[in-house]
Amino acid sequence: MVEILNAAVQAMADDGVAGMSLSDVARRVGMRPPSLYEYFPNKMAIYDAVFRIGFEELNSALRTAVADWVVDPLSAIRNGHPVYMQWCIEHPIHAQLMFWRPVPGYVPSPDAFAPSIENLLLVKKIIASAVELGQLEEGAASEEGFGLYTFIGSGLITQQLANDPQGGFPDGQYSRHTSAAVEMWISRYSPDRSL
Amino acid sequence: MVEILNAAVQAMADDGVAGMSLSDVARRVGMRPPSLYEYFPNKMAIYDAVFRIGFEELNSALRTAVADWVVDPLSAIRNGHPVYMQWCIEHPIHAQLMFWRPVPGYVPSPDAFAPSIENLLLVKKIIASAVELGQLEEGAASEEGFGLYTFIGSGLITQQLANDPQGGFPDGQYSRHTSAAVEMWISRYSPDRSL
DNA sequence: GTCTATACGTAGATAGAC
DNA sequence: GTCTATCTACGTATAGAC
Repeated sequence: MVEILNAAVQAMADDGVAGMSLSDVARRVGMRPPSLYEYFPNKMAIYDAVFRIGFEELNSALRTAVADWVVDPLSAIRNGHPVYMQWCIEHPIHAQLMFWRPVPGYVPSPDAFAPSIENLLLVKKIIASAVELGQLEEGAASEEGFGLYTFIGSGLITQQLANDPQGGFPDGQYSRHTSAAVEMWISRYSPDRSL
Repeated sequence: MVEILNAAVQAMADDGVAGMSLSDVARRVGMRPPSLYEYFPNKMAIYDAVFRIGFEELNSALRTAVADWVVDPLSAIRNGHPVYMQWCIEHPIHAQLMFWRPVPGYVPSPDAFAPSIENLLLVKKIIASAVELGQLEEGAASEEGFGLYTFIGSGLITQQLANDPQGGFPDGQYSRHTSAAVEMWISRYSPDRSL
């Protein structure tokens, strides 16, 4: 089960996310293709498992990094963002599946989508909390503020994965600007911009 | 030739960029698959043509929008960015091919890459010019400044295409924040931040 | 649970007639 | 230039033996 998923991710790394084939996965785990159907009902179920597990692991990494967000949400944002970036850049296959739509015909199931929504809600709560504590202006918690926050994340990941896939974190040609990107967002909604 | 490319883009829209098949394209133009080989040596050449033409058209739209960048580069940035966004969101298939890597095994040829580089250079020149005229601080023309500029663009496009593909420009769930995103970047490098 | 055998479809590409 | 015919390969998936 776990070995099959690991092999599938490896196969996607070699042939592209959409290029993964069951024969290839079976070969990697030392099985014949039909045996895979004991573990997954069809090919899309493998994508779905990778998608769901990706968000679960990302959420887990995030929650650890922002454990004390209740007392200092702004620091949680500063700490959490690089963790988010690092996870995505170190799991480029999961990230492609989670943030792009690279596989024709694959749509995440509601079940797989749940942790993705959980992820969004956590970020929203942290931002709202930073506003309540006066660490950020009200605009940060608006639709615009949240939108701008997600842009810098997805933009950074997209650029790094598409244009410098070999560069990792934190030294990649794009990922090295992670902090600068968060600070740009924070300073836009900072109540003490004159300092 | 042109009809074939249009049909190919339509096919990609229906079945995913990576899911386009020559049989489908041939059917759409009323031909048999072998006839396509009179126009393109293989399937990847079709992707390459779409990639190259995409950047050519985007560059053309951009150049028109920023025609007077020499006299007022900051306004050119403000005017050019929405044009860039609009073109990408109205040409989602081209944009996916240009900014993501959705097709296993397809790598843009140097020939197709040329207009992409031209695009980057134009943006860099405009930003550098804004710095020279004192419209932006020096940091805007640094690697960081340019990196942050590209993030907000690719992030916005990525979010809009992946999560709200039906929403267009300028009313899409994400694209509606185009101006706010540029202003966030501009204000970070604005010499008169106290105003 | 894993296998062999196979169904069934489709893909990209080429040969060669017209 | 466009076609028919075909090659070769691979894909997902299922039936049924062990």
